[in-house]
Amino acid sequence: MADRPTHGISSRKSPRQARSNELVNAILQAAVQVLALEGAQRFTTARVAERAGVSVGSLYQYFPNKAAILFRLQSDEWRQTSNLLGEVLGDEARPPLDRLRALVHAFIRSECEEAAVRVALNDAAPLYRDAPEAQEARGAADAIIDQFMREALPDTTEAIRTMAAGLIMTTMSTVGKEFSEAAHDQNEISAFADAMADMFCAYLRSLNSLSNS
Amino acid sequence: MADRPTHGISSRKSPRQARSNELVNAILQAAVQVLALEGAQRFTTARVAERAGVSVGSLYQYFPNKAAILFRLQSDEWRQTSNLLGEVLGDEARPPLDRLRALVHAFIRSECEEAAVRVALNDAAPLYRDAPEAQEARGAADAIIDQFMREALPDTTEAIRTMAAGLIMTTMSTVGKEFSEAAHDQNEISAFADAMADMFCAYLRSLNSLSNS
Amino acid sequence: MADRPTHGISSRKSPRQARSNELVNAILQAAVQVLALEGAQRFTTARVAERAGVSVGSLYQYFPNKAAILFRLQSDEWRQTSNLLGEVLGDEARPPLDRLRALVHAFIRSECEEAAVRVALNDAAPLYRDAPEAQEARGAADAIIDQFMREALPDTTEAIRTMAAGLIMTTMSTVGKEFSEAAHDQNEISAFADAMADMFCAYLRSLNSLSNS
Amino acid sequence: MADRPTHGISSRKSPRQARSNELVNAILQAAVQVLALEGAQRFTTARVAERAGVSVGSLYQYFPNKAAILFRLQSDEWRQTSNLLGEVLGDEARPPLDRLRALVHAFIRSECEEAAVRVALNDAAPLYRDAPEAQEARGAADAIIDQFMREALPDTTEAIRTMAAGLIMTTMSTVGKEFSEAAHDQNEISAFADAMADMFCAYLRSLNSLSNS
DNA sequence: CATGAATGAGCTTTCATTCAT
DNA sequence: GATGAATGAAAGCTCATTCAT
Repeated sequence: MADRPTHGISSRKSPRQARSNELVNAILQAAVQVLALEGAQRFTTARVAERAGVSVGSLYQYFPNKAAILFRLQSDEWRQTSNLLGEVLGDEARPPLDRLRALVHAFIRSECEEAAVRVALNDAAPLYRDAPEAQEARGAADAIIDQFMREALPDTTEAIRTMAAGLIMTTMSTVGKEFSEAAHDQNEISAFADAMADMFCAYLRSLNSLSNS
Repeated sequence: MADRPTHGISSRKSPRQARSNELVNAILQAAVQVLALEGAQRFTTARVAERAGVSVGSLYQYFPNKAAILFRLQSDEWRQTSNLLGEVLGDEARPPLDRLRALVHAFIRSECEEAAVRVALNDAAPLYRDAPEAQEARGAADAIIDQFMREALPDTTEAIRTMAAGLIMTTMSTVGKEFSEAAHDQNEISAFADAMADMFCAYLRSLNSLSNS
Repeated sequence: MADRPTHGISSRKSPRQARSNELVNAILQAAVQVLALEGAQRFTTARVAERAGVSVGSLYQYFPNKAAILFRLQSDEWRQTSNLLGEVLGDEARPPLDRLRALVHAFIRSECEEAAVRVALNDAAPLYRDAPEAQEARGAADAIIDQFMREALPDTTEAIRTMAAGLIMTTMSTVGKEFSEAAHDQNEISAFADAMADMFCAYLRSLNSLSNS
Repeated sequence: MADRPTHGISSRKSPRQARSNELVNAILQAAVQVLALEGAQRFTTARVAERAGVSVGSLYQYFPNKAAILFRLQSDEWRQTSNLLGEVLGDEARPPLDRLRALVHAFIRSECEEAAVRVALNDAAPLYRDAPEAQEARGAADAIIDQFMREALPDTTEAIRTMAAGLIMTTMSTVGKEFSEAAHDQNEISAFADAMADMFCAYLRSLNSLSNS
């Protein structure tokens, strides 16, 4: 969620940037807390600033408006998900359906963490959904998915592959969100992920056998 | 969407009730229009009242607060969906998977009608979601689904049936909503519904063959 | 400045309109006071509402925004000036130049009354100047002026008449405003108005003798 | 508009002063641009500093507050006008009324250049108008005008001369400002200046013939 | 001297709900 | 029952000025 550097070396920023980054992070963390504790309805710039221990003015020095904060949180989540996709689906050593099952498990699990924030962030979607950046940000993971689907559905037409990819990803994402809205223990999470993976695998197998017959 | 009477006989209400019903309907229709035309953000009691040709005071005579109007709209949708489930899934003359496919088609199609309202209503969900009535209302269709699943999965354990039922219904509902947020023509809608039905059928078939082996 | 009734009979308004009118007047009077006492800089909706003994919400029920209040004040002034023009310039019994002198006196005198408000209103002009209504409102007096100029300059071309009309009116208006910004006693006011009238009369006489030679 | 040096000799300033002057000029030019491009409403110290390529802190080193920048711009304009007065009215070789006509033309023309800045500067007048320096600055041109009026009105009383001087100068200044607020081409400008000059000349001639009769 | 991050009071506007008529 | 004027808290955002670095 935070602004993880990841890069080993050359992470040293000038004091100015470092300070700025700290503040941005403080604001983002405060935003997460406000979302989790107060909900989207009560997510106000004043509350975020107060929780971040910062003046409203400072907040507006780093984010042009309220929507930008929310969008940033969402972006970070999308990036996180993209990374997950890359790591799990890209592991060509494992059979495709195994990777898909692993992805579903990892995704559902991560959705269930910080569920309150995610629900609230979802509630606030109308505020940032129409931003132009929101459109492009989403497409980052497409290449990974496309490559995976070629492995999983080697013989189908592109149209079928694209449709299946969209359906599976949308299902995982929206159903995962819905599922995470209620509280669940680890066993329930695991069972639910297995069921979803079962569905996806059955679907992909059926598409394969269709094109092989 | 409106408050369809349905009642064959015994529709005779006192003039007072009739008037009341008219007003409630006027308000609900106005609410739908405000949602569609202005969005959840600008959905205000004043705007609804004005569009309904009614004073705010009257509005508050029939609905305790803004959330109640939204909740009522949502309830009507749920009831509509329940009816659809009953009609389509309950037709025991057809093979279960055929009925499921028909349901998916009908549902996706209906989701794509009045998409603007549905999106806006969804955006407003935080306002009515926590209402106590919201919890119970949802369960209306459970019996129908349960009965259907018994036919579709005759030999599986109850746990598996329940999980599959939930998964399929949640998928249809949430993925349908997501799909309806973008504009689609009839061909796209049909193709998408087919793909989703394919997935469900493959899943159910796999569960059946599992328990038969 | 206020919403003078003037009308002898049939002034009875419905209680609703009467109440509404009272409030509008209260707000306008409060606005005048805030302008006079605090200046354009500190002219805020909150201050106006407070001084009017009204909530901000009520203020916004009668005026769509802050600019509308200012524009209304300005309009009232324009209407007042139009009336003055009609009364003084339209008196065809007197020689044209006498009427012009009388107008200048009356105008300068009225400008010097409530000078503080006028200055402040002028300072606030950027806030309402661009309103589309502001353009049309101004033209109300044009017909009166045109008619007068035809009497004062019977033999000149229309181009010259139009130019002279614009120049004289603009001068009276802007120079009057400038003059009223400093405090003046009645003698100074009268002397200044005489000088301005002298200038206008000399100008008009010279145009007439030009076209008669 | 800028801080023209003019200095023939003795322009050698210490490096510090030179640097300081550069900065002040950069700020003033930036201020002009901000006024012209954004208007008085959006004239902020931050915007001026950014456009000047200077930090806000530096800006505040050279100007005690926002008003001081505006006042400086206005002063420069006044000085410019004073120079114009001196050059045009002081040319004793030409008949007085010729000089006056020339002045009017030059003044109106200059008002119409950079009209956007002038309008914006005028809008911002409330911010600097009350500064104590503003009062004295204005009087610079008085001597020139007085001398000119003695030539133009050789036989009138001082009271009449003073009144006429004030009236003419105020008219030229305020009517010129008003005129410049709308766009005009060269022909319109010239015709308007001629009309104004006609008015002034007719006025002065009438005053002369009055005192000669 | 230069910087520009930080401040926080202050602004305009909206809206759910009430209640006197 | 019906009305809609009145309320006022609350929101998002700006900006002149300061001061630690």
